[in-house]
Amino acid sequence: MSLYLYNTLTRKKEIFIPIKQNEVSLYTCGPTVYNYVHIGNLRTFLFEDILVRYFKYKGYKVRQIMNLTDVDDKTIKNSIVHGLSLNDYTEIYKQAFFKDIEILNITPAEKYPSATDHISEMVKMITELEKKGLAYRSDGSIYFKINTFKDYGKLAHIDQENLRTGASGRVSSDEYEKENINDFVLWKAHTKDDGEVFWETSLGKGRPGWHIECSAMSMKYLGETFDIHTGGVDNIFPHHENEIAQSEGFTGKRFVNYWLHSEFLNIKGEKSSKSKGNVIYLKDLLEEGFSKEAIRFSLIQYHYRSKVNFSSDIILQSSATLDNLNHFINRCQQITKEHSDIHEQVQLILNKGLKGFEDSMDDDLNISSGLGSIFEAVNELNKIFDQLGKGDGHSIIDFLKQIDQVLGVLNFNQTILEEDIKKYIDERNVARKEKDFKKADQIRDYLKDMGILLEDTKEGVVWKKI
RNA sequence: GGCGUCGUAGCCAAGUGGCUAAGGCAGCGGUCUGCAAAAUCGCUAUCGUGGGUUCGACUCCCACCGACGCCUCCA
Repeated sequence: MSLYLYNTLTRKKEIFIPIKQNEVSLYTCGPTVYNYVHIGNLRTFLFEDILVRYFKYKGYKVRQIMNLTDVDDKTIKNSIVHGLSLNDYTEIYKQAFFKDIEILNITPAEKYPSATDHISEMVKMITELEKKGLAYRSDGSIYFKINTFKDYGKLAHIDQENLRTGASGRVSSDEYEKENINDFVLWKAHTKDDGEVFWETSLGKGRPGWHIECSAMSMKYLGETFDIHTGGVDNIFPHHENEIAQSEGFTGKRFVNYWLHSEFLNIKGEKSSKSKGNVIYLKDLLEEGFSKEAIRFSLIQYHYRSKVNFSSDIILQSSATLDNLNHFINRCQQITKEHSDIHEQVQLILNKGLKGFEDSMDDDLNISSGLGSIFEAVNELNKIFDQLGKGDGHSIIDFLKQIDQVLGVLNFNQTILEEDIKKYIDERNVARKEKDFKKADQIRDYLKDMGILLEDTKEGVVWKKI
């Protein structure tokens, strides 16, 4: 079945048709490396991960580019405060970012270009925009003139009239040079606040504005028109709107076919953002003892266009859900029965589960509904678990491994049985046969202390690590 | 002021103009078990409020209440 994605540009679910068959070109707005990324940032990166993983699951080749914004007001300000060069300062947070996404099992992008490595590409673009009359100089800075771009506002669905009234009273004092309040800066003339951070270019001494990096780098690595551009909803305006204006102004071509935006993660009902101070970092959650899988699962299990009200409760619930699923895997791996009379029935259940999952995911990545199909399959399999044979167990594991290509949270390596543990289990079985339950319980408690939980089932003893 | 999203059980969360409103977590009761655990069965929702359209709405329309967001750096 075809994949449908909600396109912010049209406010509709649209069937996804890539420019090149079976290939996806994807640009995902990355972090500004002035601090650690917080849990809200990570939600967006995880949404993008699910998108990438699902494309790969469906057999697409994915080329994903994620930028690192390593020059802007905040990176400059913080580096000066800490007495470090801009590069030394941002390098700390680039590495921290890579570590965080690795912990959360996020598939790496093909490339993570940094803004500061692409100054010449940006200069070239700005020069051309100026030549075309879409930009103007003022006090050494260069601004994009939005009223030269007739489609300005098409992404955010804001018209230029509303922009003017909406922005009244919010003019910051250093922006008086602009002809129009919503014109945005392409190149910022150097000021003393920027310290040592500047580039001497044909445009003058200064640094790039924020929006231009994404246009320059996405087009460099993905072409003038590419398939998908993503980010958080807060990027819709002005960031992505401005990207469209400068990119389409520059090329005269359509910039991006599909714009996808993930909703916010709220904390105590409010948007989590560094400026509000209500931020949670990954390391906080790990220090509280939550597993990285539970954290990942708690952030991916909701639809990406729904707001999530984040709390430790949702990680606890996710953790319990994952434990149950992993335990199911464990039991499937320990099936001892050789033959099965119900193999066809099992296949039917698995096929239905897989179809349910795919149909849901095809519908704009409706993962909550997709998970429902998986749990339904697990439930049906549990009902007939006593009758399952080894072959069924393998089929079920294959099914879950397939699903987990997208989810990336399950544990298939739980049952490496050390010999001495096996000895204890045998010893306990003897005790049970002799109805020496006191001794049997002692062994069970002993193993529990060692982190091995035993379960007596009709098909024998099943154990798992806890 | 302009634009927009959302309000489904104790918590989280899908979904649909009309069959029993998915699923997860938690709880209670039963089955199974030497006891547990796991599993399983049962129980827990007049789908924010008030109107309207319709043979029929939780689903469409209007109003209201409430939550949140964008319009300014922000995932």
